[in-house]
Amino acid sequence: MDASEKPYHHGNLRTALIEEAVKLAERVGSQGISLRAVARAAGVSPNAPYRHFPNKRALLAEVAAIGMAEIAVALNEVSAGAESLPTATETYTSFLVRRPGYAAILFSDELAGVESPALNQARADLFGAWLRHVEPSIAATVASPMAASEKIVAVARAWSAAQGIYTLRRSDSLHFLPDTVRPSPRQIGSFATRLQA
Amino acid sequence: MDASEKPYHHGNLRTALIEEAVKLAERVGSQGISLRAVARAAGVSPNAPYRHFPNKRALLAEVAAIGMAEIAVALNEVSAGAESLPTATETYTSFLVRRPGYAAILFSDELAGVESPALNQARADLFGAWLRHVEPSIAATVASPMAASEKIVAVARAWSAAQGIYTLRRSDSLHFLPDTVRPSPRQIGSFATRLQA
DNA sequence: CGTGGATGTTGACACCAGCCACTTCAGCCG
DNA sequence: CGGCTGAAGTGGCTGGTGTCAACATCCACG
Repeated sequence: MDASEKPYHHGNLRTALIEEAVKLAERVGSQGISLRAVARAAGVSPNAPYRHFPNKRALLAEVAAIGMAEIAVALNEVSAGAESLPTATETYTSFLVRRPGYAAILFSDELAGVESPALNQARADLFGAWLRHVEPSIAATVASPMAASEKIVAVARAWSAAQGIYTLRRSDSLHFLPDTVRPSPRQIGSFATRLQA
Repeated sequence: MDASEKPYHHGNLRTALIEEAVKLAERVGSQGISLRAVARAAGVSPNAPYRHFPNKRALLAEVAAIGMAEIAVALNEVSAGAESLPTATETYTSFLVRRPGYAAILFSDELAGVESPALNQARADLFGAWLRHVEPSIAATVASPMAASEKIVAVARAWSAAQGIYTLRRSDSLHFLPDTVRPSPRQIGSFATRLQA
């Protein structure tokens, strides 16, 4: 039974590190994520992660890429329709609320200015998911057909609005407002619907 | 002339620390702000800051409060008018771009979950500045008079949208889009104007 | 079998936040 | 003027961190 007790080689350390990083972020927030703590959680020495990632940022970038991909999946799962813009915004922000581990990492300070091809690809894919999901909703609310660039602008705006809701919520910048008055994803979503008027 | 060379007491360390923190953040980003580096920049021993701030977070909170106040001032300086919503958004985001030191600290991970009365007050004041600046613009675009809570919701949305633009820009999440298609403050601003349609 | 290369470990260095005891000095009280 | 006191700054220490270099282990392929 303890054949898996303490083998010298972990066997699946790379993915284990990624999972533990998310779980750790869930518990202690983005500040508490230390590479050593992640290694500890994976039951491995402090420097073992360096066999799989060149540095801490690379691990976080990988986690962020996976998180973005999961958001894209969530967006694709929700059925798109004429009212898809509000639901997309809702889906986006509720994912970040439901998965605080990813949320903490995705836009963490440590990742600011990190160049990672995988992360860049994930960002582009996420944008694609927004675009696909939201397109019919945009098309439905506008009279004349939109140019492609207009659609892109609209989607970028929608993502920005959703991101802003979450950021202000996370920093509790609207702490003084009663819940009923704070911007909810759905409100902003329907708000975003009107941008092509 | 070197009477001011190395006096044992700095004389104005508290404000000096705040200034150096901003300058440091400007150069090295939010990750590089160590209390010791700030102390070093102020020409003082690593522990001197603890005479003026209980811990690092308290210093950062103070800086953030000042930054928010400066944004509020900027909002109040711009003349408000019927088109004030786009210009408010522009003012907000351009401040963060122009003052990356404040930007790095204002929504830094380290300040997440920090309870500071001064910071909370600054947040509320900043919201007040948004409200004052943007109110005429909102009133102008709506037919019937708005309830106070509706105005508040509208302002919270506007702030969220502006914040989202900046956050996505900072993380370069829309790196794959040409500049012309990325959401600009002005676009989002006029976008926000329409929410009461 | 044996060995090479991937995977983990140990040790070390420089840095950090925060605690403590100590020193310096300015201003006040006599 | 001279001594005291408390605020401001210093240096030492602990526990923690990211990262590098050298070493140990072990699986897979010859």
